[in-house]
Amino acid sequence: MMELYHLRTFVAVAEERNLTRASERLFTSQPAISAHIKALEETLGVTLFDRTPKGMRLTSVGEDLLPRARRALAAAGDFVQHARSLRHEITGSVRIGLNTDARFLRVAALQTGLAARHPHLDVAMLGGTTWLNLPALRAGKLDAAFISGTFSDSDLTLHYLCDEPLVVAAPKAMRARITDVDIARLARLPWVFTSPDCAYFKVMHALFHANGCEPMRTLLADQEDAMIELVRAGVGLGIVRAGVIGGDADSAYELPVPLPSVPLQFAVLRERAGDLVIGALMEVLREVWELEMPVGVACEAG
Amino acid sequence: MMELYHLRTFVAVAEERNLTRASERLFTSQPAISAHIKALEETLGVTLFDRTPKGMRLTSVGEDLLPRARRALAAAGDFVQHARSLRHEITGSVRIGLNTDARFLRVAALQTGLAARHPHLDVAMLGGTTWLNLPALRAGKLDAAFISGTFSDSDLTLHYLCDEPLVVAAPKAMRARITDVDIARLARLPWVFTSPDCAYFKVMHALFHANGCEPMRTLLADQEDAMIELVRAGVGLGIVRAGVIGGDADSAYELPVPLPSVPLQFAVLRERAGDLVIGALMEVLREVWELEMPVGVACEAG
DNA sequence: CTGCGCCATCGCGTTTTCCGAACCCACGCT
DNA sequence: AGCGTGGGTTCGGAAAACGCGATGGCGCAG
Repeated sequence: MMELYHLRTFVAVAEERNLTRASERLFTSQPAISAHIKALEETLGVTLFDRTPKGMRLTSVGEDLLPRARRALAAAGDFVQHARSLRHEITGSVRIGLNTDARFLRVAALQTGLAARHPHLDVAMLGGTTWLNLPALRAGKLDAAFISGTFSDSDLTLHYLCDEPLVVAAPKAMRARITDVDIARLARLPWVFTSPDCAYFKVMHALFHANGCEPMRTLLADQEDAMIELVRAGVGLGIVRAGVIGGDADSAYELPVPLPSVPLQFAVLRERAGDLVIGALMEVLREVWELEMPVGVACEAG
Repeated sequence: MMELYHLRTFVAVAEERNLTRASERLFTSQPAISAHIKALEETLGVTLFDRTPKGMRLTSVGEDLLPRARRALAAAGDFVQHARSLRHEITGSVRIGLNTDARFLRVAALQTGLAARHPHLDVAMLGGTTWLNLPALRAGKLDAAFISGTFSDSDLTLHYLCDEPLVVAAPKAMRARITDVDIARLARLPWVFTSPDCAYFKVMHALFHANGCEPMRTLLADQEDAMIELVRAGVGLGIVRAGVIGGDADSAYELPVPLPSVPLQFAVLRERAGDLVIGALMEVLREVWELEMPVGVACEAG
């Protein structure tokens, strides 16, 4: 079976017209070169060179074949060259856990930024919630995740992205029963709860606790869009990010209850902070969210 | 060093997405395939496949490299395919000895015919004389030769081409001394001789011998064009082919002495009559000289 | 939890490859 | 004429590469 070294030898001999020089060029011995040519001629069934006392002279069929041998070698060279150029590219895959509305998280910009800079990085954006993402991150099912709220967890490095201002959303159908924004009165209306682990839950809890009352619980929704739909449908009041509801056409509206903000953060496992893939991810994330400070983790050279 | 079998294995595995199937396709074992991929990845410094429990899945860099691998294989395939197509072509070289004027021998037509049918046959037309060509033929310095005259030599096969009508050429400067064409009178004029081996010499010798006289010898010319020039220069009379001299502008003219013709023949060594190269040569020669009979030597299949 | 399909690894035998030495041949020099 | 030089080829043994069967680990389905 013909191999590349046959072709390499063929063009070397054709160019040097001398086995010894060709063997020096190829860092091997002269009998080896002779054997290559012999084997090549045998497998092709063709005589490539005339053996003269002055050296090797291409026959006309050798002359005819030489450019094709060069082409084949060039194609093979192009293959390895391209491979080498890909060698130090960021490669592999990242799975990013989302915790809320994809547009708010600017995942489109993140995706395009990653694709442009690192075309060989497979990116997966997986929907979820803050409290689904955290264990998934620790279990290695996610490489990074958006989370809402603050946590003191030495396993994770958190990157603050922005504050999420919250509001109380109410269905317009309940407007008749909401005469003012007295907290105790609101507590007697039905509420759509979030998971008790959710930062929003803590905000809600703090609101009522400060006023010495407990809200009425209807049901639980751990996805923001589910929550919004339930409020719109008139099931009850809920806490959502400011700006996601409202307007004349919407069947829900924001109540002017002052609420604290919750920080949106980006979490990665601390032990993976030096990872090249994570580094690339963070770099693009910083651009997308216009964060000034580069995270103080040096990339290790590959 | 990367070799073609690495690439062959690469595309086979990429297409089968399964080492075992790829190994069957390539008529080898699964561990061998595994090693090929491993070695290729190592020399390139990139990961080509994701190893999954369901098989081998191309990474995105593998995906990127695959078409280039295909191109390289295609180029190598083109090389061997072209070589194989050249496999049964007539190849090598023929050295043909000329014995007289190239135009008369139709060497241009012979050359173009050979070049058109057998582009990889190196043709050499070597000037000479009949009596230089014959020993060169036997010594293997020529593969074929034009000769004038007949010979009984069992080593050679001769192919009759045509008759060469001969004439006596005389310089116009001697016209005053040539009152008639009486042979005995002509014998007393100076003559340019040919080599004693030459057929022309025999013709001349026979001419005078029949008339019981000897021509006067000036010098010897064994090339026809030299002979003609000497005659034109007024050195003496000579025997040349009819039609090569004459006309108002020429300083030589033909004497009306009746002379026998000499056959022009094409000689090859009998032991080489079955040679493919000689066969190809004879075939074209027959066309050029419009010989009807194919020479009764069957070509042996290669 | 057992069986199946997949890939990676490990020795071992065999084939290929390579090398140095010796050889043949043509040419040029003495 | 003899001989040295430079070219390619051939030869035998050592070394490397290669391929194979067996084995192992792993995920998944029944």
